[in-house]
Amino acid sequence: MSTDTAPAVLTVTAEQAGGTAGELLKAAGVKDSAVARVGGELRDLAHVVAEGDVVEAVPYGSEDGRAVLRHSAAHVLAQAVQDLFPGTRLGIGPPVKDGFYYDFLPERPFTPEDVAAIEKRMSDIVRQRQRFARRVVTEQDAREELADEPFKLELIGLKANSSEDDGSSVEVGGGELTVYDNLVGEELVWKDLCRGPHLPTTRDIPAFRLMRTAAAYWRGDQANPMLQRVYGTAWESRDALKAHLTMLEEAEKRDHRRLGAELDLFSFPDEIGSGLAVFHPKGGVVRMAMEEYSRRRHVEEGYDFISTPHITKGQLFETSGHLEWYAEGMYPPMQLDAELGPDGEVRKPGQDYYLKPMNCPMHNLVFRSRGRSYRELPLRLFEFGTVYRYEKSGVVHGLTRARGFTQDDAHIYCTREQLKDELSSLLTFVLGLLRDYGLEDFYLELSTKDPVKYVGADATWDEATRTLEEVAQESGLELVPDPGGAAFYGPKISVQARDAIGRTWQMSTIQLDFNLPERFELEYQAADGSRQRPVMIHRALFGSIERFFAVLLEHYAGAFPAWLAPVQVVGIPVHSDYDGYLLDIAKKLKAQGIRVEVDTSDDRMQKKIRTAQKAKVPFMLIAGEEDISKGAVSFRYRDGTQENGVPVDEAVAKVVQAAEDRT
RNA sequence: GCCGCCUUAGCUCAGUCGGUAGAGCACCUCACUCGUAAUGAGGUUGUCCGCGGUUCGAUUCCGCGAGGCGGCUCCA
Repeated sequence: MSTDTAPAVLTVTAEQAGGTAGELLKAAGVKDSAVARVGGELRDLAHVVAEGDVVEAVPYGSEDGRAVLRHSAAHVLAQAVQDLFPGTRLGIGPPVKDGFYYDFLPERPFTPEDVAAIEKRMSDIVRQRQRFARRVVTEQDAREELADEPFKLELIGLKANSSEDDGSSVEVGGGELTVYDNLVGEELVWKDLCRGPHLPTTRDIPAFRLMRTAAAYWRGDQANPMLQRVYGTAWESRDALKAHLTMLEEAEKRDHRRLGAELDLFSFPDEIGSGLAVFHPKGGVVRMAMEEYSRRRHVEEGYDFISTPHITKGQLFETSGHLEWYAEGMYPPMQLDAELGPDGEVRKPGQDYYLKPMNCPMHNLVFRSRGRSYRELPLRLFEFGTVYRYEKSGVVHGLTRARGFTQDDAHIYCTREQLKDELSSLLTFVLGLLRDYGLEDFYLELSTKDPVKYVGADATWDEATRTLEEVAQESGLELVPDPGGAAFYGPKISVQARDAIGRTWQMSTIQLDFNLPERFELEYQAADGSRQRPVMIHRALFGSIERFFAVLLEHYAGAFPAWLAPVQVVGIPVHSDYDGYLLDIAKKLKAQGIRVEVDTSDDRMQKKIRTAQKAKVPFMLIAGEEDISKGAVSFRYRDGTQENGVPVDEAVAKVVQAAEDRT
């Protein structure tokens, strides 16, 4: 993505001291530098350097360079908004992944027309070549200058303990308070409390575009007022901007919600409810193929298959603690079996039944159903377990965030001594399985203890975390730390996968649990006859089948590999006289378990090819007089290439082979 | 849940400044029987998301609700 190439590094000589970083870089022939890194800190090009300072160029296309140009673009956005809508109060405006935003408290929400006008005004500001000038101010001065900006005043008050989390550090993060003035000539046209650094002038912003408006809570807190956020994207060149917009278009084209409808895979009927999918025959068969292969692999890896109900009495989730902590994420209970007297008095209290939001408590009951021996461990209990979570209405999103979904869930019970080997083979299994489904590019994330919110002994955490880390490192994959990201009951590794267009998805999670074995009093008898508590590992490889389905659908842009494709082969007769010939071939394919259809409609052949092509069918077998006379077919691939005169048995074998090879 | 936008045929979308609607694709019928991404002609299809209000009259205006989209917050 970024265009980092060894940037120029200079050391300031006595003669150069007193000049600016920009002059220095210019004299050295460096053109591509958004700002300068001086002694490790990012500084404006106007920063005055001292003898001995080490000055490094920061190319526009580097990560830091992009952040700076995006931050400058955010300032231009804020200025444009205040030009057009005087009285609008400023929130914050940091750079973010792929762009920037600025939060506002306007007198009324922005309309799409407003956004177009703001963007146009921004272009004007860019053309004016306004200079970004840094000015150190005292807190007292800052408060006076920004008396009309209540949010900025709040930030000044927070200066001492600003954090990266809420973006406020871009305003007041440095050691001193600074204001950036926008100057046309020497005339002050706008200013903003800002830590900087910035590009030299607005004209130096190479390419930007406003994307959308949305709402956001002030400083990310639900309890705070809702501001209007305007999102933009900005890049080091017009080409880079264009490439980004093209990528977004591509992402939209392969959006699983759109492909799901286009390819007739699944839908979300209003009558059923938000976040609850139905899979149509074509989606159903893909799902079946996914599940079948997963089952086969789990059998090979020594898992035992179990099955548990969708509902349970509330007691189970009291034992597990879910009702205590996550009740608002669960569907409310069904009250059953209460008996009322004639006056409505309770004669017999009822029971609360809940839809399960997780499978683990039930798996624990299977473990606990009889005494367990160390000889049985590791015990690996697997199920495609369907769970229901009452996701808040605003977060439901296609198959990736649904209210009902099926996890490929397993719980592994083992001894502490077995933990390392078990985790190690598990990670190998996970990565291998994901590769079999066509994902290739991974990195790992290690979520470690939240120093405040956790259960279990520190020593246990340390040991387990170290084990996870060792296992992760042995995989050879990049390992990204996620400090404090663990659940309260144990550390975890998650596998992140990059898809065909470079987006990352959290896939599998491997999670240790120090809590549930205690709560369920899980025990096994050890070799010495003592009763021991097993270690518990939660793991889901797909996460949920629905979500994995969506990821694969987007990864492949609907063009599933042959083994997963809902229809693997379409027979296309050149003329209806040849329907029978292809139907016979289809019979042979079906006998080998291939999903095949023959297009016997009275469309023309060209139309049939188009139809099959749009359905993204991997193989087309075309037959006309020429082929039949040779006992052959014309074998067309989804990419448009074709082999003519392929003997029928050979064609069948090719298809069967492709399906078996999972290509 | 919060803010904003949206909801018209199976799909994508026009349209009605308040007088109950249309295109393309899909689907159906007929004709065509054709060699590599759309043969032609004809036809069917709508509680204009639901409920209430205003009105002589509401798909259109207002209110409430449901669902969707984009964010925020959340994601055990």
